[in-house]
Amino acid sequence: MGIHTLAKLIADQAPGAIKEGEIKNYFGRKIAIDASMSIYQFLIAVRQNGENLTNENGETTSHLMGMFYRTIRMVENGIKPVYVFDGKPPQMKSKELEKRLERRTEAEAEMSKAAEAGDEEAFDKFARRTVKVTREHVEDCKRLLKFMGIPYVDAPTEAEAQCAALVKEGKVYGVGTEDMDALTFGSDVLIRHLTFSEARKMPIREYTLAKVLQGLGINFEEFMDLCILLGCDYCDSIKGIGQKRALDLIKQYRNIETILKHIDTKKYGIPEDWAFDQARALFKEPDVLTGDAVELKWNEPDEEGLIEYMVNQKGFQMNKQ
DNA sequence: ACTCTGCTTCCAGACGTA
DNA sequence: TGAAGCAGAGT
DNA sequence: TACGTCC
Repeated sequence: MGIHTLAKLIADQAPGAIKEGEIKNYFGRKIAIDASMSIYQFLIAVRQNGENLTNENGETTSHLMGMFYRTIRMVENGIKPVYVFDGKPPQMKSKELEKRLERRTEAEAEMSKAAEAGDEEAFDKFARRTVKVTREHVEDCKRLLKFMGIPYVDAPTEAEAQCAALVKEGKVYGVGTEDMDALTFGSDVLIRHLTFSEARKMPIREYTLAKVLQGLGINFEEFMDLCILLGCDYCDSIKGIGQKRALDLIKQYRNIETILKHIDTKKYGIPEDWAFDQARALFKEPDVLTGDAVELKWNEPDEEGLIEYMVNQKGFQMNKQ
């Protein structure tokens, strides 16, 4: 997921690209957020006795709980969020997705084993690893957002790519995410720890792409190749090449083709049928919606609809305004 | 000495109350 | 799943 | 800040 150790590389090699701040700095700002990633995190985190929260019909409500409160929190701070939902994953990602499916299947077996053994702790641990965002979770959240007056976008493929596209077009200020590949997709601004900065003692960190490039001493094309060398979701990387050597090689040879011409292939095994160029194309020109295809409008919440949905249908208590 | 790998461990939300 | 810290092996 | 609860 994301780009392996990119956050650390930037912190070490281009610290000037990171600005720490507080949520007040984002008053009035439009921020794009990866909705599918958020839902996934809520399903993992919002649990009681090893199970997701559910209403009396047995429907999961963890994702609604998380998204509702997080969105309220942002709006209270003057932030205008726009949620972006994942579309079909690109072909290039299928290997990565297979791996994830395998891990989930494994976790399911471990979970049943733990259940039989009555090992609550192990059950809890493995249950989290079986989490998968379903069509229903997504539809629930879209309904909630409609009632809250918060816009969302259905990305053709990767949500992070669509988020970056919104930034590039000036439709939003930045991407609020933990996933560093928003930078690789060309987002000028990436904001980490946007929502949970006060609860934990994590400061909000804003990464500026221009300053990342300046600090590393490379251009954007070179940066994309650097990210591929570090390790991305779309293809393998070269064993034995980590942060330091990757940056050195890019600075010396400027692109992967030239690196491959000069590198000692006895020392460093190049992956078979290495499709780094296709990964690069994906970062450079991802399938995204642009222009009039995206309309972002923040509306007043439909309070009646919200209450009908959250309280009457989903069984929430009537606490919040 | 430096750099990468692989292993381990801790952790994943947001709220209100005490 | 990642991120951080550590031991160990390769360059 | 730690802890229990939300559904």
